[in-house]
Amino acid sequence: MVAETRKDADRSLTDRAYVALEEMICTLRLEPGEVLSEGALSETLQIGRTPVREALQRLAREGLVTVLPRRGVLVSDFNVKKQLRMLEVRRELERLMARSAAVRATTEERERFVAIAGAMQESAGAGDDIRFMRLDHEFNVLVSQANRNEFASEAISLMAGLSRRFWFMHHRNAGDLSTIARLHADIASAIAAGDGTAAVAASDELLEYIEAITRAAVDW
Amino acid sequence: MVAETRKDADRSLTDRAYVALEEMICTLRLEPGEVLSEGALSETLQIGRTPVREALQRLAREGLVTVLPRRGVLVSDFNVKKQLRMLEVRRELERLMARSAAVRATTEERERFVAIAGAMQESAGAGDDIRFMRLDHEFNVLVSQANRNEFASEAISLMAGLSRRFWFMHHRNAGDLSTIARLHADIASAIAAGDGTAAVAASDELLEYIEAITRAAVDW
DNA sequence: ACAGGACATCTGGCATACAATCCTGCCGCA
DNA sequence: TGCGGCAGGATTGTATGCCAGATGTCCTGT
Repeated sequence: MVAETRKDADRSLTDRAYVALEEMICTLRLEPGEVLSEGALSETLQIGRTPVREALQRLAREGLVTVLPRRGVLVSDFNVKKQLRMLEVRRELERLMARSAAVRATTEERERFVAIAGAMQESAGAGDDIRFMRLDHEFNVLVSQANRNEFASEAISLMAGLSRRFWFMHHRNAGDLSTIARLHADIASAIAAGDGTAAVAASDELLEYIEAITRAAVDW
Repeated sequence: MVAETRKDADRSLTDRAYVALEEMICTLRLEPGEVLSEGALSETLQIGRTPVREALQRLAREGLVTVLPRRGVLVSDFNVKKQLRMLEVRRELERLMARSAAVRATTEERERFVAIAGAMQESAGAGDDIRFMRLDHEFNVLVSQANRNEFASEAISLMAGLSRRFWFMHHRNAGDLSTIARLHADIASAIAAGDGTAAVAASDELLEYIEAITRAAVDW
């Protein structure tokens, strides 16, 4: 794969630090409640403090960390109520994006939606949650692109990190993969077919389900 | 006014640089298309490059500037289509916030909504657009607070800058102040009354009007 | 006259040094 | 023994220096 040199040369150190830290936080290698310092992270990542600091500011804006002035940076704790507030907003944005994508997607994008819908069902049937997570990511990127509205994409990217972390924590105990895969596939199919109304309905269904899972997470 | 020492001591230099630059861009003292440099701005503002740089990154995320690596920072150009895409998203978020605020506002907040509604009608009657702009700002802050959803507030703050600049450019030629004031007052009143349905309807009306103004701006 | 390239210059990316502030723990005193 | 204050360390906030990359210009060769 030629494009795989991205990790080395492509982006700025700030971007690399951001990606690395987001990964560490969303996969819980940095635990919620943990207090970090710019200096320590700089040494860990072998990147200067400036890029690390800039990455942390991005993460702070996404709610993954909180900077305590002169004290350190705190990895944000979990908070189901907060997750629910986030889903309130995500619901509206996802609905908008689904509707727009159904109308505005190119032929190529629609083909990819079809492919993703099929692959998701497959991966769910096989219980392959790793593959599903990759497809989910591809799906999100595709929707962000096909809805042709950078503001919607940007707004939802603010919430992507918290969503990812929640999913990582709970996807093993939470609702079954086949249901989630079907709900995603429904959206993809509706978008591919250009049926905005159906896409909106499917999007609402998915968020309803995610909300139910989130509410259930209170008990764990 | 005691709280007016904020300008001096309150916030970090990064915040001050951000506020100053946002002001300069939204009031067109920095013209769209202009290319700046961190160094020059640093000298102008009498603030080091680091805070200026961090402020510019925030502005970049809000779409007010674009950083051209190794070339400078470009003050974003105007673009009606882009504004319309932004309004697509704002419409959904404002609607959500209006509904939530109608349900969740405290008694004190509702009183302030009533006061703002009255003051807006007054200022429109007197043709006092400066006062109206202040009230509009207070209104937005109040909605952001009363809707009790930091994600919605944050998402919409991404679009505040572009909206402000557009309004600054066109408010003299665009739709009359009394209509805009009435539409705002309708939202405020509905929220104060706790009528979510009416608040949503009023919010939609306002955004419809703003969209019409924006479309009309094509011709200028 | 024009094309092409070398170079001077300006820019942001990044590292690093310094300053201000906050916590912690110790020591002295009542 | 308890409390208050002070000192030291740790952390972010801010300034600045260095470097690589991009751009425009001017000189040279044809």
